[in-house]
Amino acid sequence: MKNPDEDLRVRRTEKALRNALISLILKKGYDAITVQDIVDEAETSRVTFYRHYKDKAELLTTCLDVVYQDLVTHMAPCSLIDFHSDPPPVLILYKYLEENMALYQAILSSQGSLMVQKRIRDYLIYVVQREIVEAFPLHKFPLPVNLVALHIAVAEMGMLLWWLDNPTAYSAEYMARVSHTLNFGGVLEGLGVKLPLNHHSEMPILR
Amino acid sequence: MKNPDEDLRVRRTEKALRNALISLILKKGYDAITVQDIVDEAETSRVTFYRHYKDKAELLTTCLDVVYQDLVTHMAPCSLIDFHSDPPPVLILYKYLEENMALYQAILSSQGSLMVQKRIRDYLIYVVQREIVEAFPLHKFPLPVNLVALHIAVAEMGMLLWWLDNPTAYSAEYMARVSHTLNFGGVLEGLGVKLPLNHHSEMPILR
DNA sequence: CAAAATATGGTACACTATGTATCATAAAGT
DNA sequence: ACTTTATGATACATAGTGTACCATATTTTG
Repeated sequence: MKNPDEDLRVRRTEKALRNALISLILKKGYDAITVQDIVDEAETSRVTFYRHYKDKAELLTTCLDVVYQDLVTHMAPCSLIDFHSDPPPVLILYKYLEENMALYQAILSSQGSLMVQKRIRDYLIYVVQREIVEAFPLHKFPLPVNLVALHIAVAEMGMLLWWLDNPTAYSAEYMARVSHTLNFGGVLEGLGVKLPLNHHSEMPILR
Repeated sequence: MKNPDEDLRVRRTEKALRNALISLILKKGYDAITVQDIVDEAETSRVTFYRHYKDKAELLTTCLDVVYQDLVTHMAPCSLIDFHSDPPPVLILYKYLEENMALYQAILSSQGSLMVQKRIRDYLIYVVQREIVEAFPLHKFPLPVNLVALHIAVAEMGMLLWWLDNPTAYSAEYMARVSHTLNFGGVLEGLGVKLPLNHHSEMPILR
């Protein structure tokens, strides 16, 4: 046999272990889980576990890969910077998270949350930046595009994460709309104040 | 003796334990640290450790309290929504983080990072919201003020956190200025595009 | 289908770290 | 000076980790 990953048994046990970890995270939180718990849930043995993963953290990493891929798949079709579309494109993300609320609340509170957060953030930055340069070809930007993309990404994401902590505060639709409005209209629009913003005209800026 | 916290010995050992944990986090990261490591560094005994803290996590919590308080103290004098001031008020935060780069990089990558992040986020939301309503008394806002404050807070914070990961990309001054510009001018200003944004006039929105 | 290859499960073991109990001593507080 | 109490040393029970070995079951391959 060339590749051991092709073995039915391997795929089966690894999948069982991943599923076991996820459901245990939902049940009792990552920290409280032992390898014994995982293999009990997966109906396999501790020895087998260690044949596949160095430790609990390594299994978590692969789980997060799977979840991350799922998330990326679901957000692929939505153009985040299409600021004319109604409903706002980010609504797709809110809806997807709403459907998998428990999972993402658990994942984003787990050990590996930082890693996932950064991966999602960096993916968002990448996507947004690509969309911007595609939408404005040949345009000369006054600010570095990656920083603008960063700003959009972290703002959208920050509001999403806050919403996961406070899911009953507002509906997904409302959150998406407000998020979109503030990003593209700016805070002052959101506050409904019109000022003589002459400092904006001589804005940016060298470093 | 009324309060055991007043005992010199108690204050001394607790401080030594906190300092030990912090320097160990900087040296080898939170996860790899054992209680034995901590008491070795603090030059005390394991038994003493357990008389003060339930476990490593509890000590971390108190450390984070201290760090958090320090951070709050340093950002207290800066009004985040003063959008005319130059340099932008958030520069104070960037400067403070720059001085304590190693510490905050370590802290915000540690176990308790999520907790700290949320506390900082919520504190920022609180501060920004208070500033907004003070700056615009009697004003009728088209969007919920707490969401506007949330947006500002997570955007500023997201850019700060990204900068901690990429400290050499831009200077503190530049980051602060861009962050400020995008928040208050909005992304479209940052991109230097003027559109017939008529959809903004009929913007918000009921839920 | 048979044979070779290999993943699994059971048991046992060494090791590390945790958390607690006890008691003599040192260092605070009064 | 006297009392209170925090500390440190030792010892111990417990839990969890990671590995070794071997018989068995299952899958792949020819």
